[in-house]
Amino acid sequence: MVVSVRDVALAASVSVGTVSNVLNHPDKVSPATVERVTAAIEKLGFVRNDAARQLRAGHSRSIGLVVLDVRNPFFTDIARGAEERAAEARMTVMLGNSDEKAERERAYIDLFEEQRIAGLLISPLADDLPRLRRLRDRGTTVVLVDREVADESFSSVSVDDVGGGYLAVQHLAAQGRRRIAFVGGPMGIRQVVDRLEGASRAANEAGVSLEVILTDSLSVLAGRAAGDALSARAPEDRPDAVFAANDLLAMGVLQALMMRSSIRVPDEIALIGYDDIDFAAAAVVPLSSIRQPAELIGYTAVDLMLREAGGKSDPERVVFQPELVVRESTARPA
Amino acid sequence: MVVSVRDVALAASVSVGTVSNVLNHPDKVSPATVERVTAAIEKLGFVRNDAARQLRAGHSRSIGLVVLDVRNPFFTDIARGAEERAAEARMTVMLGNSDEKAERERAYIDLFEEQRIAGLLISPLADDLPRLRRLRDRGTTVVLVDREVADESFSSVSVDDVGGGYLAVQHLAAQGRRRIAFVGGPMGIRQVVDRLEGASRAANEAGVSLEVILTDSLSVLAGRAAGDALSARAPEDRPDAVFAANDLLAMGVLQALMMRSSIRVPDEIALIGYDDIDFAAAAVVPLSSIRQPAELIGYTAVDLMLREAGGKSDPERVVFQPELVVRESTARPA
DNA sequence: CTGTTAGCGCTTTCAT
DNA sequence: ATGAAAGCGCTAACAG
Repeated sequence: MVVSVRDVALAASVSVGTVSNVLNHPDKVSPATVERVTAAIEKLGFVRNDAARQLRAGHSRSIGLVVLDVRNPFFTDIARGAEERAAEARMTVMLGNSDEKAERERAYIDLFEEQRIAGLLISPLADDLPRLRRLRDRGTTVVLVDREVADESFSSVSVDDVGGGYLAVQHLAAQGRRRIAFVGGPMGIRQVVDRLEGASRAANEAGVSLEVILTDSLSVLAGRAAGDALSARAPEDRPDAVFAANDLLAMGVLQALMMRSSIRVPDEIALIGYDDIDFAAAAVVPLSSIRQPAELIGYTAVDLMLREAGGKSDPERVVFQPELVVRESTARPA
Repeated sequence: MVVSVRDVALAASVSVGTVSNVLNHPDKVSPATVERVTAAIEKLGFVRNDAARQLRAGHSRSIGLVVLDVRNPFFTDIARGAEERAAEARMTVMLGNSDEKAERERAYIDLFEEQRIAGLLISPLADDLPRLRRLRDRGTTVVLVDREVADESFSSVSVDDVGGGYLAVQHLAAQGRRRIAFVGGPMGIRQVVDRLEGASRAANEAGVSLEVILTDSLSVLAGRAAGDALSARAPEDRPDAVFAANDLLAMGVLQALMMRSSIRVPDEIALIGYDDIDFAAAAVVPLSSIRQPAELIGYTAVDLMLREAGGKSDPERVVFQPELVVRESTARPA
């Protein structure tokens, strides 16, 4: 019941080579033969075995994408952008979710390596550079997503996270906030560290205080825990503004502040997030945020990969600039 | 620069067959040899070529999952559940996003078929049963996700959408609402039709009116458009409650009502969504919704697939019951 | 334009 | 316990 090129060739009274040609180079075959072979394929329900194709051809038409968290709309937006560019090149994107776990990240890299993917796009958790170098040495183009790395030999598409952190805290200070808390973590994630660095710089310049409330992930749940911790403090010990390392955290903080206790945002505590996901605008209190061009990042990442793999260019590093989006959650207190 | 089993065999002074055995059946090889081969693998940086493995073995260790919309947290939650169960079986899940487009759905099914995936989990858009049957006839187990189908020979994991729609409108009517609007579409999506059917039934029983506002997708954007259309009406022509076919639509409606015009929810219009995604609770007005056990659905789908593929059982159909979650958006007007 | 043929890298009998 | 050898299904020379 398993139909192979051989069966198709038989049914169409041609050789297997010709069948392969109508599959891969139809221009090299006479229209009449194409017709006949196509009909046989249809009739027999032949579907090409990609493992065999790939083994022979030596390369795959899939691109691997490893993200930190599939549940974060920022990353699914990146995935959509990547898919779009891949589709233009008649390739596909396979999505792996590391869930912020180094072990799962490693597992996906290895899996993709076994599959000899055409290229790897990765938003790396740790800097497992040796593993990435090995991949590259094998001929797989690696593009770092949402992340630059000291080693300039990797292409990367990133957003200036230090600049974004700076924007956020500068804005809070400009709204008259003096005691700012940075909510984020773990510090193993570069984006978090960079945003904190930018935040510190802005805090110093503005002469406002910045405390750090560490979270163990960048999720709504972790945000809720941080918000609860904040609510549990005596009012005079609370900050008057929170900068959350991403919108998921910010939404969690918001939920905790407004629902569990009844601290008002922005009157008592102003709140700003990061990523500007679609849901930010629809939050209980519409959330100020730092916008990153997620789809464009994904699109560009595939584009760089394709160019580098095509030998058309050397590794390139693209850096986008983030943008402050002001909404109600950081309004000046009445 | 490409390391194969042959190179490893050479380096370890054994035959390729032995290398293969330490890879796949280490118990059949003496510990000392295993040691030697492993060392060689490590030293040479050998990574097995999965295309070759699969070609020879005849099957893959990947499970394909096709969802309607990766940007909908409901589906990424399903994906997480599926991944979890797959990992237990040392398999992986490849995620395909049909984006509610029949053409992309077909493309992914074909792609997965070419890859000879071990099983297909699909939340089908249209009923492309012939294509799914062909897949199954080739030996690939197909499990329908979030969807039952007349053909009982397919396993499926679904949630009672008719029941869910019923719950939603019954609740609205119980809160005293008389003019209800169902916002959803396109009608090519079964879930939408079923939820509408349940809604109609409840509306009839309660003696309230139900109008349908058709959308062209189940996204925040489409919801916003529907909300704008509602706002544009004279107040006396507006419904006093909206049941949105999913939470994304509901969030869009909410944004349009509250931000573009200033129709108050729930005072002027009550609003209930579907799926109970994490963001629903954090909306401007916390959103009532119909909860579905998303991760469990994904987990169960892989489980059914594995059981059926293992020949351990016949096709099975699991149906979960949805659950009403009441929040502020459907409170009785003051 | 079409047919023949040699592998791609691996797993798996079957001997030894 | 290990080695030798036969393909899995397909593509890409190369010949005709």
